[in-house]
Parts: sequence; structure tokens; C-alpha cells
Amino acid sequence: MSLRADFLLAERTGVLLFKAGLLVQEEAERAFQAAGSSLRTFMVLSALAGQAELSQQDLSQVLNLDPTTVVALIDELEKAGQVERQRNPADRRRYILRLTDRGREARAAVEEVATATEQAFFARLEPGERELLHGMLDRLLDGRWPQAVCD
Amino acid sequence: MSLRADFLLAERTGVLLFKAGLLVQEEAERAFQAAGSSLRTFMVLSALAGQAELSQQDLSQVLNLDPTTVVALIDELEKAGQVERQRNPADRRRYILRLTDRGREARAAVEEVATATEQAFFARLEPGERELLHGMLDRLLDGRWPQAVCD
DNA sequence: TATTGTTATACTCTATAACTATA
DNA sequence: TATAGTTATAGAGTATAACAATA
Repeated sequence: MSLRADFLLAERTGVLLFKAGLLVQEEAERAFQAAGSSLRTFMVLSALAGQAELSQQDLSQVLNLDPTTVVALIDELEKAGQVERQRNPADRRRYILRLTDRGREARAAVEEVATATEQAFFARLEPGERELLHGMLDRLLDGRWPQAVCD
Repeated sequence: MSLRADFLLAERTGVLLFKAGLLVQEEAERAFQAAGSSLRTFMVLSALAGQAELSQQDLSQVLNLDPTTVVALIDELEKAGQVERQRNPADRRRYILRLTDRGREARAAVEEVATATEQAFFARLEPGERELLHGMLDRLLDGRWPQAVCD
């Protein structure tokens, strides 16, 4: 039986975007797991690698994670010696989350996996097309993500 | 605090695609819920609106849903009088899932919601750009979704 | 009084395994 | 023996509510 002839869902750009998003997520998850990590860990390590000093609440907002989920995530990374909780002297309720040296190493490794996975996934697009796609997605996300903390 | 300056994740096309996918999903879910429906129901109704005669297994594969989840989904739609289970005479283990008249009405309503949501979401792109995006996503998905049943 | 982080608990969703009927 | 559909159950993941420390 051939759906291809009239698969109405495939005519909707929104559905395609939704499905493509799921697919990169799955492929990334597979690649990160194979490397002993996870998509989430990559997101956290990458977020903490920037200059901004992030608290758990900040992470929660930037990555759309429940605060209680962030606790468990940082617990793990702290146990693995990749992240340090440091009290924020300006507001002792908050932490400043910092990558340790081991965390920076872990991040470098996981960034390589990310790059390889992306290159494989977008290989069907020519370099110029990929830039075009990036720009369009950037515009679609502008003001909607990352929310808060930014600006 | 401004992340925008060095938010490394936003430089990855894969992450942008992932996030954009989540965003359309959320906006669609909101819109469908407001209309008394759901993204899933839309997907099912739209899939069954094609010419192919789909079984629950077919649906399960096309929409990446667990077979047990499909049972519950079709139960609901059958109770709502929108879908009929009809034994496949060629293989009495299978059903042929059919939209009823009420199902077609429900689909028409939900397709309008989908169209409106898409137009709002992609409003930032010019018509030509949106076609370009559609074509690129189509190429990225080719052979990866919809899997099975098709071809 | 409000907020950050934490814990314990409840809930939702999905997957697993076992069963019936058909092939 | 294998597959479609069904059911009951277990598990993963997430959200909710209550608490301690700080503002």
C-alpha cells in the first residue's frame, strides 16, 4: 500500500518541522548515548560554557526544564565532577554553576559528537542551503527561544 | 544578564531545528486544545483522510505510536463517532479504519485550526522562503519519515 | 512576603508481557 | 508458528506541594 501518493500530513510545513525536530533529537540522543552521554547533558554543558553565570533557575528557563529536574541533572554532573555548585555571594539563595576542568573536557568531547551528528544529518543540504535554513530557523525562534535570562 | 552574546547552543542548526520543532508542537497543541481537540487527533484524522486503507498497525508505524496507544486513541474516536472499525475481509485480524461523516466534519474543523496555526507560526517568512523551507525539510525527511507503509 | 533550591509524593505517559483470534 | 488487536501491569519521566534558607 502506498501512502506516498496522498499523505496529507506531509504537505504541512509545520508537521515537517515537527517531525524533523523529532528526528534530529532521536539521532542526537543515539549518538550521545553511544558516547556515554545524553542530549540533555550536552545542552547543560554547552549552556554553562558561555560567559554568563547561570543559576539552576536560569538553566531551568533557558532549557525549558522543571526546576526539580535541574536538581537531579546537576546532582549527577556534580557527582561526575564536571560541574561545581558555588554559592552566589550577591544572593546566597542562588548557586553559580561552574564547569570544572573535567567538565570542560567532557564538553569538548560531546561537542565533537554534536558536530559529527549535525554534519551527517544535514549532509543532504548544500552549505549555502544549510546557512539559509539556519537563518530561517533563527528568525522563527527570535523572541520565543531562548526566553528569559537573555536580553 | 545577557546570554544572547554567547549562547553557544543557538549556533547549532540541529539545536535550532529541535527547538523550532518543539515550538510548533506546543503552539499546535495549544490551538487544538482550545478547539477541543489535540495534535494527535489531528494527525490521526488527517492520516485516515487519505485514500489508503489503514489498519491500527499502519497508523502505529506512520505516526510513530505504540500499538497500545493507538488502541486507546481509536477507542476515543470511535466513542466520539468519528472513526469506525471495520474488519478487513482479506485478513480478519486487521481492521480497516474509516472516517465517518462526523469524522470528516471533525477533520475539516481541525484542518482549519492547523492552517491558521501554521500561518501564524511561519508569518515571519516570505512565501518563497516558506516553500524553500518546506523543500529542505522534505529532503531531510526523505526515506526517514513517514517510514514503512509508504513506498 | 517572595524566591532559590530541595525533597517527597502523585500523576501522566509509555512500554512490556500475556492473551484471543485469525492467518 | 506468526501477526493484529486487546488488556493489565510495570516503569520512566514529569509535575505538584510542602519545606528550609535567604532575601
